[in-house]
Amino acid sequence: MPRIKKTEEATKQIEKPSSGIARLSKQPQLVKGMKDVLPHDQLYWDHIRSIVAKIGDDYRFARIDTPIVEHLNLYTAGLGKQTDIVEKEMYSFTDQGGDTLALRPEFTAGIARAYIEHGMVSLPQPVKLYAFGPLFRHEKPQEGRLRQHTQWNCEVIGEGKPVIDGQLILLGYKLLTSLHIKPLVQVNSIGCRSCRPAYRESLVEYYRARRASLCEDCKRRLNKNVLRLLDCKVETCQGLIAKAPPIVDSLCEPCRDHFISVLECIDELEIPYQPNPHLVRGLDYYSRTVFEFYALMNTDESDTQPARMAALGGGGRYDDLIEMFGGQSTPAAGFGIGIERVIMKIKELERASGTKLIPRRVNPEIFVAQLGEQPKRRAMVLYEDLLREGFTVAAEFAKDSLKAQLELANKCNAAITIILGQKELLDGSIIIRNMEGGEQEVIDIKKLIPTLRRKLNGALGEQQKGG
RNA sequence: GUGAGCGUAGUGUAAUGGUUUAGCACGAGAGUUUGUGGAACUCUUAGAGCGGGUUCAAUCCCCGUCGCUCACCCCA
Repeated sequence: MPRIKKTEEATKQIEKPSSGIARLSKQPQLVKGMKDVLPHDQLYWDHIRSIVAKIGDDYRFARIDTPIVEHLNLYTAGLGKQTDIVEKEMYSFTDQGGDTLALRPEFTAGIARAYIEHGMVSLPQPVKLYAFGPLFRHEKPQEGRLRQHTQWNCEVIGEGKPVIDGQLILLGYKLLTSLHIKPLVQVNSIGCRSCRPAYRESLVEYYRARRASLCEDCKRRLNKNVLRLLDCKVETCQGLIAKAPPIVDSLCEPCRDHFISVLECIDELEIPYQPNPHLVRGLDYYSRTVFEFYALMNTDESDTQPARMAALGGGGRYDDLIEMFGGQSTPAAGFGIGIERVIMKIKELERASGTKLIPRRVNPEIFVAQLGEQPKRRAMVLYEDLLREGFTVAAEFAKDSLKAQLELANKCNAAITIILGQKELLDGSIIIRNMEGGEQEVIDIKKLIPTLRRKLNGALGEQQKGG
């Protein structure tokens, strides 16, 4: 890649006038499909990150951070060359050293790589890991479909029992319910290496005979990825899907038992689920259990149909991936949940119910206001003292007028404003103003800390009495 | 990737081929009160995504482009 040239190209856009500053000819613009997370949205992110960390602690999943950049062939080998992600959605490039790299389009391959590379086989099995971070796919953007999105991902490597699948589903369920989203899980089994080929063949046979009535996409898919035919949305194909041989019937005995155990497990945990015989995931590495998380439409309690919005998350078992990467044969399973979509859903619920579902930022207890140059400097020191004493504090030292400062104190909902002016500085006093009632008193500045503490406790006590 | 719709200050919107200095509300800043917030009032702030065409005249019509949205595709 002619990287240097590109840099020159970009530099050309900077107009350099004979005098004054160099200006970009066009205003800088967000890259298509990317999104800024602005300050007013951070509370959602903070909250979700804290829940994710809590779930990690509660279930003994350890956090892992793998790099955003990996070798391209990790994904072409791991996810399958024919998959959409690899075929047309990957951000890949050649770096200055000539390495062919890609921005990660998903987490599992990188985590599997790390498992092998760091000899995690020799850790007590299974190894339970979670990751949280950005993924990149070059799709056509739409609402809830970005080119950079964030996922929370959980993986259990080194154990093939169905309880693991059940526990993973529980974890995803747990995140969603603790955010007040009512999830519905769709589950299926796509068999294993020993039973899937036979099923695939019977499916090909079934569809070959009916090739003429298939849509164009399905004709193409017939040779590449037959399983995908099962989730075609074209009406004429729907009829064929309904009569197609269902995969459950051709599962081998172990796969069948595994699937039943998973269903029994999530049933016992009272996780709402629907078996979906047409659920097929887009990546080649899946085996046996596959599942997706949807949100129920909350408008109607009795409604069990998933909202029309796309899935919030999904995952499954990938018993062959580690071996494909050259490790020992190691069963594994995992899932990912899309954070942007989850936040969209929370906001939708907040709008519908008119209530706030996510804890807001705490209001400052004390606003520090000042008047005059000397008091301003003194107030900055005072601010440090208050922080050290453990108060939550706010101030804007760049403002000079008391009015402006009180407006700010009001806007940020401070309980108390303390005011330090020339007069107070001279006689060693300070004004304490209760923002709710507006009453204020002048006290000896030496008594400030205990007085504030008493007042804030009093306010708290009253609140408790009242509530 | 294919098809369609949309694009007016920071946000939400109004009207319009010339009548307009592009209106209103919220927001932000300053003030009325040169040391006191939540109300009111005054002032200020800031806009047609970009490029081209048609026209005497374009924010408005046409084309292109960029972006967003929707459907398909796929998924988070």
